[in-house]
Amino acid sequence: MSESMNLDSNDIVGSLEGFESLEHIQAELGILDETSQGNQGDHVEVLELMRHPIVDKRRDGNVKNEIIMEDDMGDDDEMIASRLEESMSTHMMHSNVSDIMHNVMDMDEHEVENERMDQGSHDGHADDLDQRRLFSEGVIKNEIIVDSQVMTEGLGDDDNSIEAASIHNEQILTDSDVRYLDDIMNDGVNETVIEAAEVEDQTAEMECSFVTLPGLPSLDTSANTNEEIIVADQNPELATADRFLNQDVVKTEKIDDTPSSISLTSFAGTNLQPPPLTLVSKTDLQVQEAVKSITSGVYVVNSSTASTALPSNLIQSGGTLLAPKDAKISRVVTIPHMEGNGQTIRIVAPQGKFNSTAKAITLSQARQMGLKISNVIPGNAKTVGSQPIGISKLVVPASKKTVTVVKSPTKILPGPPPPAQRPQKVLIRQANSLKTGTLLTSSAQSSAGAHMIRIPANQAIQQILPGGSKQVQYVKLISTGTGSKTSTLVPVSLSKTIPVLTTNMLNPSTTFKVLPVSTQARTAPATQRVLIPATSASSSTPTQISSSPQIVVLPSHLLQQVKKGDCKITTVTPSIPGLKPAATVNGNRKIAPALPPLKAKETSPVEAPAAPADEALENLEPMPLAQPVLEPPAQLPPVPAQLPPSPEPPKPLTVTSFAEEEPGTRAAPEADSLCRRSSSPPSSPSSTLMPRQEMKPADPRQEQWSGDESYVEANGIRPRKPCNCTKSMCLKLYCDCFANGEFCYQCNCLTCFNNLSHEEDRQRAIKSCLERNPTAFRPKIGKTLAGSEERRHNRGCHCKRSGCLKNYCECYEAKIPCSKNCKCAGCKNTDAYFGKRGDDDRLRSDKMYDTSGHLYSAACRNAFSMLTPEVIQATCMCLIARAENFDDSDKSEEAPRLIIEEFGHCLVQIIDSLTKSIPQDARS
DNA sequence: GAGTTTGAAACT
DNA sequence: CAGTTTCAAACTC
Repeated sequence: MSESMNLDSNDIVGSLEGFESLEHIQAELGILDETSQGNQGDHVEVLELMRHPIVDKRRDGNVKNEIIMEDDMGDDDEMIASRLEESMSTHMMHSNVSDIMHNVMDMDEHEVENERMDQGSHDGHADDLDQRRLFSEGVIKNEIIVDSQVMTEGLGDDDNSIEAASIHNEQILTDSDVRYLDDIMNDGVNETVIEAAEVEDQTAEMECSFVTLPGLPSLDTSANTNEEIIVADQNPELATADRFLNQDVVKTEKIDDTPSSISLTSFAGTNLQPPPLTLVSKTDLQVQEAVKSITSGVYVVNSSTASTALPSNLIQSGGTLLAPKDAKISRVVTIPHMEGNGQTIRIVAPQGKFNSTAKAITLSQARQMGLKISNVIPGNAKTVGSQPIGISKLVVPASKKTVTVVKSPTKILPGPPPPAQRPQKVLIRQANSLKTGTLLTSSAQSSAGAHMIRIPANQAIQQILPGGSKQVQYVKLISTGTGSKTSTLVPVSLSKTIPVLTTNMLNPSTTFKVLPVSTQARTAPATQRVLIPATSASSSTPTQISSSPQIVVLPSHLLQQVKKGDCKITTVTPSIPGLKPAATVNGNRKIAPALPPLKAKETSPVEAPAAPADEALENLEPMPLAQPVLEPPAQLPPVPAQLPPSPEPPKPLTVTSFAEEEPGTRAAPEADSLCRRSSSPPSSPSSTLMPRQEMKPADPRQEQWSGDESYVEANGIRPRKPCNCTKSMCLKLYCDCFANGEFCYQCNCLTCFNNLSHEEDRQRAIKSCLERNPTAFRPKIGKTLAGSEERRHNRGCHCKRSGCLKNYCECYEAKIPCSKNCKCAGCKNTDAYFGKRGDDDRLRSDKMYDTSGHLYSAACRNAFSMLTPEVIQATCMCLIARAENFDDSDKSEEAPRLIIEEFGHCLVQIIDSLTKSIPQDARS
């Protein structure tokens, strides 16, 4: 039952099963002569209703002829009954089952009673007579009227799930009814239960071209089609028939729950006659064709052709489809398993029109098909009960080529930033071609004033991008102008417009050559390269609160140019209210100070006088930003004098050695690692140099998280614990990643929206969280007093059963005693007890120890925490960038030295950033 | 690995 | 604000 019980009486419930058997029995009983093929679905519906546990209770045989009274019902039962009643009473439609029941009711009541008496221990598996008798037992005090307007659809893990049904008034289903119907079903094909997903009545429109699904020749939008489409997957190669057939469950979505819906429930309360339902037979070639089409990722059943049936294997797998026979009604079926991480867009018919088609496509498919999606209602626009399932519904008239996007009513868009702050962007546009070597011309300034470089973002771009990832990739833009040839690494998300840190080499008239760039930055000579953080900002909502790009590492030669004013480096100023725009240097924008780790603000052992940027931050509500590993100083770090270019290569430093060489030199906040209930590694402020999810190793989860909380990698970093969210889409505070302000990366979550691909949803979720609790993203663990080393849980725990001695308790998990903030019951996590905690606790503590058991200093720990893989990768990319600048003649002689020198610069930047992030008085 | 317990977050 | 539900992590078997 579970989720399915959230459905209301108008929900569509659909099922298909036992049809052949039903036919057989009908024929033998001779009471269904008038049964038309088109009505058979109604029978099945009723049969399906009987599968409900309410009915099952009496299927046991222990209770004969029992009338289900409300008093006997559990809550769920009552609800179902209520729904049955609602639905049934609404529509007294003519149906076969109704006829059946009427026929039965015509039987002599005494005869029925006698048969009841005789029945005894009838086991319910009977010959025809028994079946008839059983059926007769089903005489019900009132009519059973199948609401043929209710199609049954469902989703469930067990075969007894049922989602909606109808019982008319005191409609009572006796066990014999159940058995009879159950017998029929048992004789039939395998049962499939589908869940009807409740769809919020939330209408959005999208600008789109009408979709022609690839590989779907029958989808003629002008045709009077009754199509059901299963968009198997946004990943075509995964959309195989096998995959579909292996689905345990097929989720059939209700088209709409409003009168404008084209679902059968649209007939409710109207004079319209719902179309008869048609069950499919096993012989229809069209179905077979449809099955074939599964391999192309789309499954279509044109149900206007009657008597089509799914192959048994498909039925077995859950591929049940019901469709009206003659009505011009379409429905959309999506397979939840195949929705992957993508959103599903459903394009359904307009209000009151039944000759429209309904289609479901994934967001990525929509994009691939040329839909311009300016705004998408968040994935939770569609919910099952209160549980969002990550599907957006977009309703467009089938005939309308383009419509205007209607913004989510809750979306509050701050005004655009002043022109001086507007980021330069790479606008990813759908286009037909982008091949290696494509020349791109940065357009004139857009209407918004931002420089735009239009890069087609379709499959072609994937082709040129190594790995074909759908995530952000890097494209190298090489200026081909008359000036010095420059190049820029541009993170290209196929679904986003990404603000780009750019230099003056990206002047509006420059033509760029697109070259594929792997993370190894393997191609093309370049004289300059800027590592561009793949930030999460989106141009479609340019003023939304967006993650600030954190410029982590710049190649030293570029830094030198910056210093000399040769190179203008700018960045996207976070358009967060209250954050002051970065000052300018030499008339150019300097690198904006990155947001410091949010948690450091509250958890620094000593609060340093706030720097200007910090002041700005003070005005900010902490936002779950992908946090920087490094904090670029307010001023560009000078090319360090301590690392002059030396003919003698400096001593190679490893990241680890770096961390170990500096212990005790810098204090650093440590409590930030304890801010979440998860005993996750020091919640290392994650770099936004690259979104986490773009750096996936072969088996990242296992690589990154060993499951041992005490595990610390060689570089001193404890791997971040992946989340396992399944229902929250990682957009609620349940998700530790989200709550920590991080993107999910290498997690095990399902339907994760906590990533760049769903930045708008993410920002919306952030906003929602902040509306509920303005301090939602503030660290839970803080100091009791300014300057105090004592950490306390700011909110306190509310444990009741654990005695605050298990990791359920956030205080205990953070290795701090409960405080007055706590409202726990039976707390044993007191100061006194806390002092007695043994060595085992030390191992589980977030404190870090070297191999000798020596406790690393806070500074050292902080250094560890900052040396995330992102930083390391950024460093490596700088080195690669540097190496690519060599002339051939350099490579033999100067290359090693220059690379090492570059490495030194990187380290200096890291150290410098670290230094500036630590209060002065904490460095001693 | 499945099922249960727990408490924070979300919801009503 | 309190009570309930949902959720994901912690825990147990």
